[in-house]
Amino acid sequence: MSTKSQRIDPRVLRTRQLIRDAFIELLQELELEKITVNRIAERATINRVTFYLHYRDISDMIEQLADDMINEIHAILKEAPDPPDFNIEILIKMLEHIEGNSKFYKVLLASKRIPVFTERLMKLIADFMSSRINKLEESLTLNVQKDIAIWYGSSAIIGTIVFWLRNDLPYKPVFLAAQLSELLHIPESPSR
Amino acid sequence: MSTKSQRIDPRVLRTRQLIRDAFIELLQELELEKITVNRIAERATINRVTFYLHYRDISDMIEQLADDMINEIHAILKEAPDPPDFNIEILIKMLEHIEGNSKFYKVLLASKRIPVFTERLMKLIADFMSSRINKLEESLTLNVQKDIAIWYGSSAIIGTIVFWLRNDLPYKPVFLAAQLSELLHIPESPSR
DNA sequence: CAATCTAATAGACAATGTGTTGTATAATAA
DNA sequence: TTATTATACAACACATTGTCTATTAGATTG
Repeated sequence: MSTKSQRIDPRVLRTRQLIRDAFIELLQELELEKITVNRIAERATINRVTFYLHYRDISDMIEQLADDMINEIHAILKEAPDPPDFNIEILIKMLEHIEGNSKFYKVLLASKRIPVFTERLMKLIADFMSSRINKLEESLTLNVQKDIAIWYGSSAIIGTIVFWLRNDLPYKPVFLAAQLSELLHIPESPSR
Repeated sequence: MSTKSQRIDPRVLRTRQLIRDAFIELLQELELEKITVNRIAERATINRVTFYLHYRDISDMIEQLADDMINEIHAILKEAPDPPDFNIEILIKMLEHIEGNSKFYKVLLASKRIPVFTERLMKLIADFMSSRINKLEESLTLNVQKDIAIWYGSSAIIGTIVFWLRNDLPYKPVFLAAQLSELLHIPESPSR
């Protein structure tokens, strides 16, 4: 198959990158509601109208930015063995990806500002967990509804990552992954 | 002590209620960004200027609405025994309060729209959990950082409630409380 | 009840932001 | 070459914001 559709005008890439950088910069300075197309265009040193050639409005732009990043996480999760599980390698890769794009994730996921992105990520994790829970079910003595366990687990993972970002990544991905792994696999602890 | 400061002009109460109801209505129909002071005033059948007599802007209004509801949850948590714990009674009371105000919580907490409120609630729960975790620590064989356990647990609780709201409260508070209780108290399960 | 607060309303204003239109230029693709 | 696309700029109509002044309506107190 041809790579034709992937070859994008370098000016487009440049403009989108300028818009994206400007937006992330502004998010670190202003509330989302204060961010206007005017300001983005000014910061990105592009014409305001140019913005509208790429995005319908700011919400549309955010959705597209979210798309890109969600796809990257999705690619990581797809590497999981079958049946999928949050083994520690997957967790580490995911956390390392977030660490590598921390500026982006800090504002879009953790800065109390962009629910759209959080939702997408949550759904991705929840779907992934769904199959995991299925597998666990047999060996589990807990009397917990499957859906509630998924709600609980996926919220816990995303939430932990959010706190991690807000606290400026105080732990290495490898360490946090190990901790998450312990919390996730409801452990068969000694009878105490 | 006198009740003087609590006696509020009934016209003020009426107006605030009208604004609040109009806002929650609009949130069910429109994205937050599309909600303007104009529309709120129109829906609330008040003069636009009257809005500014009560709130600086829409963000300010949201913050004040959040304040009120957070205080109610706070009151419930304060009833907890000392040391505070997420015993099942507290969980039930909290879920029943949310069920009773589900229209409000659905849009402000669960509709992917108002991060401010979610943040406040998260902090409240996290603080509450903090003392709980301290208590658990002794009996716990897990090798997990205290702060990470708090991140994990409080995110899990809020997140579960959010899913519960989004799915139109498919479980009774008593049942969900029991499930949450099982998930929270990392169980000493049989050796399997 | 009457006097007096105070909330709410009405109308207007400047400043800012939005989204569209028309025209033009340069780069890319067929 | 020709068609398409990205970008730029100016101008426009319109909506929204936040503030102002003057007036009306409602609530409280003596």
